Amino acid sequence: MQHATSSRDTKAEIHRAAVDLFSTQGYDKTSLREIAEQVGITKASLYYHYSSKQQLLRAVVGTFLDDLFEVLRLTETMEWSSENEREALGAYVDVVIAHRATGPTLLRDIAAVLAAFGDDLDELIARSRRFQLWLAGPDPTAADRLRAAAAVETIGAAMSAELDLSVSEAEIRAVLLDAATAVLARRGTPVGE
Amino acid sequence: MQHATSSRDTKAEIHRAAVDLFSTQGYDKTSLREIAEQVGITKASLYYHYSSKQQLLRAVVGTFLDDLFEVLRLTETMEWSSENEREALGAYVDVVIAHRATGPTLLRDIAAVLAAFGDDLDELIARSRRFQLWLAGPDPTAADRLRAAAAVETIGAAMSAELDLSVSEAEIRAVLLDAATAVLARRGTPVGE
DNA sequence: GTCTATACCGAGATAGAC
DNA sequence: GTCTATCTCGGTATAGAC
Repeated sequence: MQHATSSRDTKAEIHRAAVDLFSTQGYDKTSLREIAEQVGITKASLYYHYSSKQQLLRAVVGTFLDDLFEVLRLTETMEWSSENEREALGAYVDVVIAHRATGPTLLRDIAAVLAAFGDDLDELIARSRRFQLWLAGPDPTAADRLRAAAAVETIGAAMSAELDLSVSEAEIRAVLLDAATAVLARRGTPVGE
Repeated sequence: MQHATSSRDTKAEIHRAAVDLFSTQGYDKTSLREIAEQVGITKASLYYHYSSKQQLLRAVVGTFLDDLFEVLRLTETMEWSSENEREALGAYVDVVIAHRATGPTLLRDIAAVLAAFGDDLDELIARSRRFQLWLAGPDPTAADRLRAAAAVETIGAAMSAELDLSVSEAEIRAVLLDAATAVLARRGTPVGE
């Protein structure tokens, strides 16, 4: 049964090599020849396992987007309330923290990810928008919606920040949740000075 | 004097076409042939005006980065104080708002921008880091630094948000400044739950 | 000083032999 | 499953027309 095992291994090895090279060099700068070389096969052989370079990218960042999708879907069944808001934000932070290793790749190569997922991403984007609107609270002003957007951005700091510091995941979670809440607390405040 | 004027026009037209196509399609998916076509010249003719596709990208997002650089440089001469902090944040928001049209291109094609600016960007990144550290305030904890990162992210909402709404630039400025300040106000707070 | 014709190389992708 | 050979298209480079 060399064939079956070897096949599974090869596909897994390609995946590993892709995760590795994409995260260090970026998507564009990584060629299929390079990946094939690292695995020890030919460029053309890759195509037996993955039908395109984009499919390979999908395999790499797919789980992240799936989890994100799940969280956003969850909030759509919730009425807005401050407790639910806290729960939703918490779930969101959890996903971002859990995947923050693949995060940089995702952030740096958004263009490629957008291209790779195409229309599949439209629904995720739509849900993100609805999530932001939900976060803006009942009867939001334009300023409130901007605040909601800012609150979400806040959470993204988990990826971009240098997290080599001595901060536990629990601490990151607490700090960012607190930050997002602080921004949202400004809702309803009159704009101006 | 057709030559001189035609030359300047051509270069400007290439620039315009690039801004246009990059922002709608993204950097990678826009080919030089496509740009040349839109201008009405040959692919090779582009080469006379811009020595590479990367140089064209530099021309497009360059002023944004220059302005950002200038703001970050400015803050380095300042002692930290809450008034100075407010001023620095204000200047930062102003730059982001002023360039928010080219912002999406910058955000989506970071990978390409990083490649195009290469080492030139290292200093900007270093300054950004110092800015964040400065924002964290005197004797910051790790949590405070995370808060500073989150505050900066907040301001980025000016780009990613759908700004077709009826929000004036002054309003955006006020809201985001307020949001960033709210996040920073949590500095020193013990991390709990 | 401005542009075209043309060639080059490396990329992703496909067809078909083994 | 994996290979070789081949195709197309992208960015790049140069020689030379006007």
